[in-house]
Amino acid sequence: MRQSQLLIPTLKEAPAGAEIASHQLMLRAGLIRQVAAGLYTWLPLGLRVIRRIEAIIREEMDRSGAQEVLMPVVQPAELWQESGRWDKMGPELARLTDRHERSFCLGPTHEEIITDLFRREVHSYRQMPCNFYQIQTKFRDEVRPRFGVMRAREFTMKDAYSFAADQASFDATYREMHDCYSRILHRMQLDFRAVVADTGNIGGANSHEFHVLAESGEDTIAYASEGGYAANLERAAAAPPPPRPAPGEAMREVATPGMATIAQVAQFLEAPVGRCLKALAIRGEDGPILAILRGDHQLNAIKAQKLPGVKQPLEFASEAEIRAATGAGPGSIGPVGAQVPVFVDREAAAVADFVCGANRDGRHWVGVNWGRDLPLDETQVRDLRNVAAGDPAPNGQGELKFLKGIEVGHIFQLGDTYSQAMGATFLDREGKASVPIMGCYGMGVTRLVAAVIEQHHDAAGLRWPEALAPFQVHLIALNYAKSESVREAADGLLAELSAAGVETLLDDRAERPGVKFADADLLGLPQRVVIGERGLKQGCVEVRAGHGTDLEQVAPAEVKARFC
RNA sequence: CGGGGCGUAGCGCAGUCUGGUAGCGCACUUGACUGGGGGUCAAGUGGUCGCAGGUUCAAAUCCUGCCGUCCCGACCA
Repeated sequence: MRQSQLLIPTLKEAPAGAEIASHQLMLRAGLIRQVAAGLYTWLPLGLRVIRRIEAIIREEMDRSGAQEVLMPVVQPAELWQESGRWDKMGPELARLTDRHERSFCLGPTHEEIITDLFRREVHSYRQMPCNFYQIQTKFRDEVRPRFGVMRAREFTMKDAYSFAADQASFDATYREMHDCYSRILHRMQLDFRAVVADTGNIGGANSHEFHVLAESGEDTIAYASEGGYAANLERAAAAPPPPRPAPGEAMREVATPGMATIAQVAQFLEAPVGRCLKALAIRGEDGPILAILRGDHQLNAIKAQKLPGVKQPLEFASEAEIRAATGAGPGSIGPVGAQVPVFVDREAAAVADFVCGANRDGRHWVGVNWGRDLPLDETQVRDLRNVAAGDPAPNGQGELKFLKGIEVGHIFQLGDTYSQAMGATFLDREGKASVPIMGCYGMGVTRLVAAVIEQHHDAAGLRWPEALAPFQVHLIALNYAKSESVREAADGLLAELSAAGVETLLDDRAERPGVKFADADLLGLPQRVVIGERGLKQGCVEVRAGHGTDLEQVAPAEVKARFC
């Protein structure tokens, strides 16, 4: 194609408000333009990249045995009421009413629609396992869209839903999708990790996220320095602590006037922070719930949210609520004699001779021991904390380290959550009605564009992997407007390469060479041919076979062979 | 939703504190020169200063309200 006839509005400067590299470069290279917060128009170059990604995803999904369908963006409320999510979902579910006053939503995901399809159309174990996928527009009214298409409100997602007759069959599909995702990301030349993850409001038992590694990533991944363990920080666990030492001190109450924070208390009492236990008051269905952690540990909100009786979403109790329930302020509360439910992080449960608030302002206990001084039931002990870098890995191999990642895929083991709620059944081998085991598998297509750029750019601009580049070859015709020999050679190469199926972009604009080179570096096509009068006089053009390779002098007639 | 920043030409910004005819660079149009890394000269186009109301002889500038957008915390492909 001719660059003079494509809308590729490049920018010299990054627009204000674009923070991360991919967002800046997508704007500068003319891939996208913003319409409103979290809403984007994809320009010709950007759309071509989307199409490439979709093609790879389709190939690999088809290879894995999934079948492509296309479901509607607008979905009737009734189906969401059946699954229970009409009420469960907050304002991120965009709702609308039609002219007949019927309620609908813009689909943020399609479990309800696909489960409805299954219960209507699939009746026998003989039709299973089956796996349906689509590549389609999703809308989620995100609280905070950000980083361009990285977290947009409207975006393109590949989502797949599998139905299995038994657990073994489901497991096979889940493994296949895990492999399929790995193949897709490998083909895009992405450095990624598959990690154990939390299931969020999709529900189900287990899930794995696929993260593209990038400093700009919004998620933290904890991984074992040896062996294969990797998990989202939300879900990551360290190896269990060693058994609790025997008590060595007597319990006594001490005055800690004005000491509100763990750091202050530890310093005042000259006790290690790790031996001071902090009590966090979480809002529960019937008043505050105490979460006890070591002073040097951080509460994990996802884990805490799963404690019985915790009000959703997780919030901390106010000072007034804490005072009403314990008689003390937030800085002086503790598990000894607490009149509210208490849950103890397993690391905190393994500390002996600890310090904790005395439920009286300005007073703490020291030398406290579980069992001896206060009861500790095993059911109270949970993993409640964020792991820290350097913690022993749960697989017993090395220590935990952290990486930043962009979540581009998430696969879920749904179990029968949706099939049960929506009454989807099939007849099994014995002719009995049975509930299918479901999985769902999401991959963010438009987010992948940004993720690829985060890993594939340099100071000058984009550096597309060959599999994703909007065009394979960039013909840069210097002085195209005036030089007849350049024009002839350039037009000839464009025709020849295009006829051979090589997707080629010819810069035929009446721009000076500097502008063309700068734009070419910004667009970042992997292969480049520079056509200028100087070279043509020697009977050659300059070919760059890929990013970072040297220029070679090649006769125009030989160029095609280099790219086919 | 809480906290903070920003809204002036297509893009990047100055001007706002201290009210007095709206500016700079780039881009765009026309012409000339130039022609292998964002070139030079000349002449131009383009703005209800986010919106509404108020104060004032006079508002981009001061006041009030609203909207948009970006960033930081609770959600997710």
